[in-house]
Amino acid sequence: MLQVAFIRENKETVIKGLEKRNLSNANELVSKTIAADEDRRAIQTELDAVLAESNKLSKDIGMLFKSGERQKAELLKEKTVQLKEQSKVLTDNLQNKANELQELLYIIPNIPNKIVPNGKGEDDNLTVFEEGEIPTLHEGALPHWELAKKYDIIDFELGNKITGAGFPVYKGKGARLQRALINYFLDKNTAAGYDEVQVPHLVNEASGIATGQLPDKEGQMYHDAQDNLFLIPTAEVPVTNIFRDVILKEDEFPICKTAYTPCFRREAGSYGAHVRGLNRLHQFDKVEIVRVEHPSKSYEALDGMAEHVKGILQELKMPYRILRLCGGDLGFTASLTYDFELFSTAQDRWLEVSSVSNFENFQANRLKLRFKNSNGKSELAHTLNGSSLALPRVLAGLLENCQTPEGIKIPEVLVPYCGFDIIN
RNA sequence: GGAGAAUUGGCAGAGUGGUCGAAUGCGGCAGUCUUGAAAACUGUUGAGGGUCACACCUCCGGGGGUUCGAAUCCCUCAUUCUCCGCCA
Repeated sequence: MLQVAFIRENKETVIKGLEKRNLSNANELVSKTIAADEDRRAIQTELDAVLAESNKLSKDIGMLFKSGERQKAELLKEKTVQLKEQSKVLTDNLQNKANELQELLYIIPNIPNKIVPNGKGEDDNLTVFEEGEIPTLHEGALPHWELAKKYDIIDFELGNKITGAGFPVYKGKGARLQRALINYFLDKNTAAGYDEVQVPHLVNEASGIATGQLPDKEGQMYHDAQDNLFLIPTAEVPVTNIFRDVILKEDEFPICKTAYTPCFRREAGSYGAHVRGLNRLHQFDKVEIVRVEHPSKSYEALDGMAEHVKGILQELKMPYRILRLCGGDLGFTASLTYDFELFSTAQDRWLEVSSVSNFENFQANRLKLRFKNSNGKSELAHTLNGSSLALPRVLAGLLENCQTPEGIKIPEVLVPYCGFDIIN
């Protein structure tokens, strides 16, 4: 959520930013917001004056009662009736206006960074880096879902029976490989200074609002209506919410957290051939990194996170590329995002395995995550997060890229974690 | 799941209807003293809105109510603790 004061003072910048996201009604949206804010403040001022008057009268009444001047007190009491009426009306107006403003603020996405390329969708993303050799597969190489079946390491049908589509069962070496990847990622992250946390997999409404999943994207989350809790779509939600309503000291920066969690996504409306196998699931594992930074350091931190993810993909010896997302493809809360895509050779396509973003103070504003700056004033912090990494697609790429006629050769760094070097 | 108690500023803890945004202690910050530090002393020290700055307004777990007036009374929800039940 953008700060109202920021919108008020940077109207043109905000409109331009929203237009970069191809919002057709940017001007209207911003103008409405500024108008609502003005109205809200006008009503607030009016209400404050009435309340001040009413507070003063109440104090006087108290004094009169104390000094035994009942009659005078009763007279004053009558005067308060009218003020009460007024304040009630004004409070209602204020509430309505505040709600109207809040709703507008909720639907305004973050302003893209200057270097975000223009564009409508994924075709307009900018490839900023590419590395790794695409392996030449042997005759009869298979896509990962066939390999999963061949070696009996992932059972999609069994998942269908137990739960439904998109909930695979990992078996034997498949399960072990998955666990190895999780441990490997966590170890890499902690070695880089990220503090490991284990967090709840269900979150309340306030948490969902603070990180921006609610109120508008609730259809993407599984919801337990009985307790009004949501299954997390990413560890970003519980981990970032550690810092909700927190005021940090400046010397606490940088804050670096990592967490492994399963992620649950309804993925409503995305079915078809491209979601086959592990490409898109309702439940998947992910290791996440989250940072809270001083505003002046957040882009440096973003680069650091990207370098870190790069390091992992290099060690796995996977062919990958890094994209800078264009305005049209940028997530609601992000100012700048780098997507990491791993090449899945047997499918001949790129798979997104990580997304690293700087949210600047957009999330912090909803979180009320602040720090005391050098002037002793409260200022919003910057939040960032990234995947390091999303498991299923790494697994998919690994199975496909590392397949040989003898079996699937486990990348060297993973062997100590797996306890085997080939799946056959 | 049942019964009872509690929830106050960074922490501890007073405050049961009127001048309480809230005593006191600790902690933090600044100053005096000191070569420096400690101790002692003095001052200061919550958040948000609003204003050029003041004034002023809101917030004592969340929400609602009673009252001219609520941290204080009532309702409700959440959380914590104790006892009982159940349980990995």
